[in-house]
Amino acid sequence: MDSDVKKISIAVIKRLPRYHRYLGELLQRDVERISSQELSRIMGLTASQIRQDLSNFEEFGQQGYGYRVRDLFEQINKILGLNCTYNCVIIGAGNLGQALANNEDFKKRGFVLKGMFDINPKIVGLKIAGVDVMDIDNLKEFIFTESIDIGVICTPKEAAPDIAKMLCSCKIKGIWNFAPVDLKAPEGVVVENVHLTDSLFTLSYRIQEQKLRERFKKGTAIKNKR
Amino acid sequence: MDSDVKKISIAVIKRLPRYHRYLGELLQRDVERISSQELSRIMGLTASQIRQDLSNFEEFGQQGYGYRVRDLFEQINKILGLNCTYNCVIIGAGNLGQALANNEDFKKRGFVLKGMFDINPKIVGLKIAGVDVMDIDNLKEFIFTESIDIGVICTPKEAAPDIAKMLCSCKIKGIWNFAPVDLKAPEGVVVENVHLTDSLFTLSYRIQEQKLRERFKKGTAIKNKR
DNA sequence: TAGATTGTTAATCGATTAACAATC
DNA sequence: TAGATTGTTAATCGATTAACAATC
Repeated sequence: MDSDVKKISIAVIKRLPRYHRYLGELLQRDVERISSQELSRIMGLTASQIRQDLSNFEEFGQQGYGYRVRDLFEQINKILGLNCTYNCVIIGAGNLGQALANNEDFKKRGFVLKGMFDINPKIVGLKIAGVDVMDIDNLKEFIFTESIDIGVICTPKEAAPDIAKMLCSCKIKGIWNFAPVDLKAPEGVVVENVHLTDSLFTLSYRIQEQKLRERFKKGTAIKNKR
Repeated sequence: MDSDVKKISIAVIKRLPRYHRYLGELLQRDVERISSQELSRIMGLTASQIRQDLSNFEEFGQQGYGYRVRDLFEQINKILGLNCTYNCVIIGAGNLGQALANNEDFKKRGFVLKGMFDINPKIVGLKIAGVDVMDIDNLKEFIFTESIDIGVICTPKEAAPDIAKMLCSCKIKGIWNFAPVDLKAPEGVVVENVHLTDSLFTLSYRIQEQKLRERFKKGTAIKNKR
């Protein structure tokens, strides 16, 4: 009747970080309790969905009262695996790699950057965000000696699949991929592909759609029957 | 019977950039035609879904033959609004802002960076990716004189909502937001929130889930009935 | 013509919303 | 106790998959 077995749907999982974020903010503002209704208003969901989502886990709420913000936050924190620490490396120490290395938010949540790797001799040897940039030849050994959990791929797309293969062969736990390819990994290794370009294209789609709508409103639309 | 009216579902829209990406690769490899079945194999979708998705637009395919890769690519390119040029500014010229500024992929697709803005006097005055970093006080005017379409927000989360408001008041068309808040905009302005942190948390969720599964397999799982 | 593959309709599956009994 | 709000069951909605007639 519990956890191990029931598979949480991807739709729910993708909402969890959002709950985490909003609850974190409420916590900072010293809000003690919140009802699904109130939270739904803030987050722009239905109260029903929130209750449905949360009921995937243990019983978090209290009838007639709502949810204790602190408890709920901490439960979701744990569900997301944020009560652990993850040792990370970044492969590809270019602009994006450096940007991620310098992001304090990740460190704060337990993602500890242990090293960075590149092939460019101009970059290798530098220290970025307090961490050495090493030659990629040393990656394999480093993963073992430093017990790396997560590899962040910030290389050009051509290099990414090989890097991913190498990471998997080292039994890394997860890959966070920023190269514009859909990386695959064998069972046991989790991959999260980011695809900034896809996000930008979605934006441009909607801008264009918006333009059409406005033109339509103004009545200047030419019915483009084919 | 056509475009203007029918609303394309968000699920389909989010897949379009992926089609675009895969078709672009096929095009580069000089593949001339592809069937929904073949494409489904490559992309890891069902053939049925591909046909269903594409049938939202014009008739792209040819019965008994499949799809002409070049045609389909160009159609999707157009649907995504990538046959236009967008003038962009980046607000917040820190690490991430700089990384995006230096990304060649965006420029290649018609997203032209016109200027960058910051409040940090140490950064203002620099030139990044061939573009001036200006003081944020000049943002408003710049948007008008340079007909900016898209504002990319790379500021800390505290500054982001005010920046967004300002952009909206300038009648910008779209906002691409990297600050960890869900920005809202009035009708007419399109917002795409990226949330890298959410993506990372999803990864850590799945790593943790994977760990549980493995422990379970090995039979060491303690049934945690409540 | 026969074979292949589309576009589309119908069936299924999953996710969201509504409703309400349980209970704090 | 009365009021509030949960967790859960049932109803609805939307998205994916299957099937197949249309047709290149």
